[in-house]
Parts: sequence; C-alpha cells; structure tokens
Amino acid sequence: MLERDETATTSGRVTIRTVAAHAGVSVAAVSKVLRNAYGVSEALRGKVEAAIEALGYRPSRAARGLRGRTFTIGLLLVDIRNPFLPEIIDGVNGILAPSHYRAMIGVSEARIQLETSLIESMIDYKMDGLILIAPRLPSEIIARFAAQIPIVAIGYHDPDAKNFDTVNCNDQRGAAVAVEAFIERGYRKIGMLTLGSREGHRVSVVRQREIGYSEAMQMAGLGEAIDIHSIPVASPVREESLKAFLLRPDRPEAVFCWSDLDAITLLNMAAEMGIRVPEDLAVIGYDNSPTAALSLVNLASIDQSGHALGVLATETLLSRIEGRETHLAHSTAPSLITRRSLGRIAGLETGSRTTQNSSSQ
Amino acid sequence: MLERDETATTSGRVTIRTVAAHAGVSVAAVSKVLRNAYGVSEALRGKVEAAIEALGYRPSRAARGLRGRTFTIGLLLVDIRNPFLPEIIDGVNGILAPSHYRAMIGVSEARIQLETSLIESMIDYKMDGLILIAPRLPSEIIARFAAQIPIVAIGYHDPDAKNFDTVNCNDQRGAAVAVEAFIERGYRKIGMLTLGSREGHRVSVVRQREIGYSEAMQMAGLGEAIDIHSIPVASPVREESLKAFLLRPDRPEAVFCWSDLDAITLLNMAAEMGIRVPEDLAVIGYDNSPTAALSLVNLASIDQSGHALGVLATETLLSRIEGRETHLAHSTAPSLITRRSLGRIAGLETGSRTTQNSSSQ
DNA sequence: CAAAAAATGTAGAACGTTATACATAGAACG
DNA sequence: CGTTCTATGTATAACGTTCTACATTTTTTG
Repeated sequence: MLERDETATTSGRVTIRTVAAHAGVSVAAVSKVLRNAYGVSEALRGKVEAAIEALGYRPSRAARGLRGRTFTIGLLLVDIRNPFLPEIIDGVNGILAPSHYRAMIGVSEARIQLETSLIESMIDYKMDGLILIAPRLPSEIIARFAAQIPIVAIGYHDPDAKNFDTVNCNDQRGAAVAVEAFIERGYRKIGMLTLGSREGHRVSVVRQREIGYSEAMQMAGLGEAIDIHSIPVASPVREESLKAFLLRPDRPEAVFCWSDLDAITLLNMAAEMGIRVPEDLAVIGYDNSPTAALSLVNLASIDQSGHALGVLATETLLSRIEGRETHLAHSTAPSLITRRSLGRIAGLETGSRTTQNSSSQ
Repeated sequence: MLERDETATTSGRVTIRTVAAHAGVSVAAVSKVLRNAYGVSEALRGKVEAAIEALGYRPSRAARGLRGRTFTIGLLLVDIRNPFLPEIIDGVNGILAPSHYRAMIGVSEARIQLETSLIESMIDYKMDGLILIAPRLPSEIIARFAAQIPIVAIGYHDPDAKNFDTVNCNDQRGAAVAVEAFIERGYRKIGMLTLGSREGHRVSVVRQREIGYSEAMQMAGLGEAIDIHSIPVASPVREESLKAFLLRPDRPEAVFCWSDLDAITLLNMAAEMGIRVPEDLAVIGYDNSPTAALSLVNLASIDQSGHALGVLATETLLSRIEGRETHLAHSTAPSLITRRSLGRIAGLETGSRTTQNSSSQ
C-alpha cells in the first residue's frame, strides 16, 4: 500500500487531483473515468482505477452537487410513526444498495410550511430526486417542485399529476376488500372509521378508502347502511371520539378502520370496556402493522406491502432521473390478512392472505 | 415583489451573485452577512437582508460544503424498527427546528462494512457532525472517524472514548431497577433474557443490562439464582429460543427481558401456550415502546426517554461542532413503568413511573 | 499513400459559496 | 490638524468536481 500522495489537501483528504497525479493523467481524465464518459481507453481506465483503489479515493458528494449528480435520493416523511415505513425503507435500500445512490431521509410534520421547507432543503443539497411518503401538500405545490427536481409520491392519489409520478396501493380496492370480507361472513351493519376533515382532499389515502367503502356498500345493496364516523386528528379528542363510537347505542356490528393505528387503539378500548371483539364488534384495520399480527392483538388488516411500494417508487424515480418525462402512476393490489378480529368463521388463529391483482397505468 | 434578477443562473436559481447585484454590494459582503461575520455595518446588513427576502434566496448547501458548513446533522440508524427511534428523532428535530441546522437520516444494517460505508458517505456530504444511534462498530473505528468529524453516540457505552461523546441511559441501573422491582414484590427466582453472543462487547447496551442484572441479584443475596438465557439474533431460531425458555421445567417465576421487542414476542407466546402473565411468569421489558402500553399487551417496562436522549445528543454534538474538544459522557436515569405483567400488587391496570436520578460526567 | 473520420486526453472555465488579504474610509487621539 | 487605529467592504483565490472545446493521435476509407 502506497503512502498518501502529497497532492492531498491540507485536511488530508484524497481528491481527484491526488488520483490524477498518482495515475499520471489529467484531472479531466479521472473525471471521465468516474462518469463513465465517452472517450476513455482501457489503458487509461486501468491506470485510474488502480490509483483510486490504491489511494482509497471517494468523490466529495458536496463538490459533485455543484455541477453533476450527488447520487442521492431524498425520502421525505411527515410521520415517523407510520407503521409501514420500515418496509418502504427496506424496499428503497434494497434497490439502491448495488448502486452509487444513497437514500437520505428527512422527517417533517404534516404542515405545508414545514413540508415545503424540507423539500427546499433537499433541493439545496442538490439531491437527484425525491420520494414523498404520504405527503400532505396540495397537488399544485408538488407540481411546482417537480419542475425543479424529479419527484415520486407514495400514498398520494392524484389522477391529474403530469410532471411527477405516483405509486400507490389501490386504496379504494383495499376498502372494498374489507367490506366484501365482512359481507361474506354475514355482517350487514358495517361502519367505517375515518380521519377528520383536515384530510379533505381526494388525493389523500383516507378519502380514497372512504370512497372505496361507500362504493362497496352500494354495490352490495347496503347503501342505506353507510355509516362513516370521522375522528379528529389531535389527541385527546381523537381517543374520545373512538370511545364515543364504542358507546353508540346504534353501533354497527362490524367496522372498517382507515388505519391500524386507530384500530388498535379501538381494540384496546373495547377490551377495557368489556366489548368483545369480534363477537360484539368485528374489526378490520389497514396497513398490516407488526402490532396487528401479535396474537394478543390479532387484528385483521389490509396489507399494502410497503416493501413493494418502496421498490417500485425507487425504480420509478431512477427512471425519472435518467430523463423520462412521461407520467407514471403505479397501483399495487391490497390483500386482506384475516385474523381473529374479523370473526364469524372458526379457526382464524393465524393470519391468512386474500390477494388481488396488481396493475400499472 | 420584484421580478427574478437577470444575474440568476441559466437554471433559474437565485445565487449569492444575484443577491449582491440586487443589493448593489459585493459577493463577499453578502457572504459576510450570511455568516454573521465581523465587519458588517447595519446599513449593509439591511440592504442584503432586504435583497434576500425580495429574491427568496436560499444558499446552496452543496456549495457551502466546499468551504464552510452545510448545517447538517447526520443521524445513523442500524435498525429502523428500534421502538424508541421516533422519540429520539422528535428530540433532535425539536432542538434543530429554530436553527439553520437540518437532520438527515441514513439507514444501514448492523454490519461493520455497511455502517462504515454510511459514515463515509455522510463525511462525503460534508455533514457537520454525526449522531450514531446504537452503533454496532468497535470503539477504534468510531474513534478513527471522530478524528474527521464530530461524533456523538447514543446507546453505546464506551468508558474509554476520548474524541467522541456518548449519551446513554444508565443501562446497568435500568436492569437493577427491574430486579429490585421484582424483589420488592416477593419474587426470588428472577431470570434474564439477553441477546446472543454477536453483541459480546462491553460497549453494548445488552451487555450493560446483563451486568446490571447480575450485580443487582448479587447485591440482593441472590447470586446463586442468577439465570441468563441468551437468545440468538436471527429468526427463526430467535423465536424458538424464546419458546424453549417458556418450556423449561425450571423456568423462573419472573424474567427481565433486554428489550420490549423480545418481551412482547414472549408475552404472545405465553398467551398461546396458556402460560399466564403475571401469575405463572412475571415480565419486565426495556424501552417502554408504544406497544407495551396497549392494555391488550400491558407490559411493565424500563423507560429510557428517547426524547431526552435526542435532545441531549443534539446539544452535545452542536457544542462539539462549535469547537469543544473535551470528552463528555452523559447518562440519564431509567424509570420503571409498572403494568400488569409485573404482578403481585393489586391495582396495576395503569402504568406508573418510578424514577431515578440523572447524572452527567 | 493521403485524406477524412473517429477516438482520446488535456486545458480551462464553470458551478456557488467561503475565507483572507488588504485598500480605504471613518473615528480617536495628541 | 496630522497621525494612528479601527471598522468596513471589496478583490481574489480556494474548495473539488463536471463539462466542453479542441489539439492531437489513431483508425478508417478510397
């Protein structure tokens, strides 16, 4: 192993100048090799690669950001507690691992100003593209940013998106799967718990799940029994609203809940109040979170395969970065994981999966 | 609002040159204002700040990385599923929100090569400092990186650390708190579940909790009853080992588990096998994860306040970045959240907290 | 073989900011 | 008032890489 070259900086970092001197070629030649640019002989490539190896050279991502690519994908989260995040991130990292790309995650809150500020920061870092996970931004804001940087949104249903891509589980279908499962087991009074009016727009997964619930009920001739109970976002009125639902004299016999987070809280309260699940109230959640699978919890849930969403979003973003300009909207299929909370059929101690077909636009 | 200035780049981005032209001053003057450097009059500051506001200028973090600071804190995670992560991140973001700093999170795996590669990437981004959360690296590797970039480690007990800082919950004390709680309730056959030999070094939180368990048992005159059951890291032998523990004819009457993750799995299995908790087996976990608090789960747990750890680590790192060179090792106090799994005293349906003092070196 | 075309490697500027040297203006002092 | 000291703002190079123009070498063609 050679000593560090004297063309290293005063801080001791090996730079492209160091490599060029070591290989006896120009700086631009080293850059061409790094970029895999046209006009590099095999002999030159060999010399440069040997020098890079010998010196342990790593390009500065910051410097690259001034002219070329940083090989960075930004992931933007508005809720670090979203239960399907680990799977998405596993999916993303699985695709990026063999490449030069690296994912960097920024955590914001569900407020337009904070989400916007985080996206701006990611642009200032010269990231090559962004994956927004369940963003709460209006479509026009996302479109404005997409004019500056490639963007893919997960968990965001915008049928009019032109300059950014979307990757979603088919949330209407997910809700319909839940309703159908209840009906198949003989339930007719089927309600839905949804999240409050802060999430009012059609792009939101919550709204899509409501639409799916309502349409499935109507298809089944149960339009008169549609019963959507809206819970507020903020604690403690959120928990109070769940309790109020449980205390209703006209409580339905089965309920589809927009997310496992609130479904699990509901199960907890039911247990504390002596309401038997599924005998007094059958429950299906959404997300198939790890907690839902605990046999102490045993919540039936719609699974949307975060891993597949992460994989698909990353592949879609990389193709955007490579120059594709036509819009893509991917839709994956939800599946029902049946567990005890669904009830009405014996032998439901272990989860089992009912699958739908997937589709892309 | 003025039109975008003609000195903007061809990509349309507002740069420091644009601001300088708009304010009628030099580029270096604008830089001095941005850096809050000495030698700026109030009049100049006013002109520059007005131009920045009018043009919506944001410095390029990539360009800043070439000479100054990017105002970026890197958070490195080896396990995105670690239940106390959301609280740590809330703590970090709470401190950074009013500043120019931004946290960027990188997710790795618990393998030396991958963790090392992620740290190198963060250095290549010219991040200003790093917080390593429960790193699995040997001390010498961390120290080598700390010679290049300010580092604070959370959940890493290295009494010999010289050039990086540590912020930990007092894990020995946490284990002792659990043992003492069992003893106070009359349990004498008290075991411990720990994580396998891959985590063999003293810096590891697992090893610290073992030490705390063993010493507390000896202090209580129960040295002969020390019983540490080691479970392997990898599934499915991990779950098999937990089941083997439950099936032991000489199973202890109470068990302290190194982490909520495995404690919850244990509770699940116990429920499936008809082992009553706490009547047949009392359990205390570690981390006070949200799942532990569900009344369907109701696991007593040692709380280490991820939020406080995040706050403390961030403050410590910022002072490192500002130039402090003396080593700091912060230790916060664990507290016991009592719940039903602990047993032996009536009226334990709601969690309550037993607190210890905190200390810093 | 000569001319044309293609491949190769280099020189130099660009990217957007920071840091430093220093010219100059303004303030303080005798 | 002249000299010295301090504060201010500018000019310029540095930071580490990418990109492009183009000189030169090599290959292909007639």
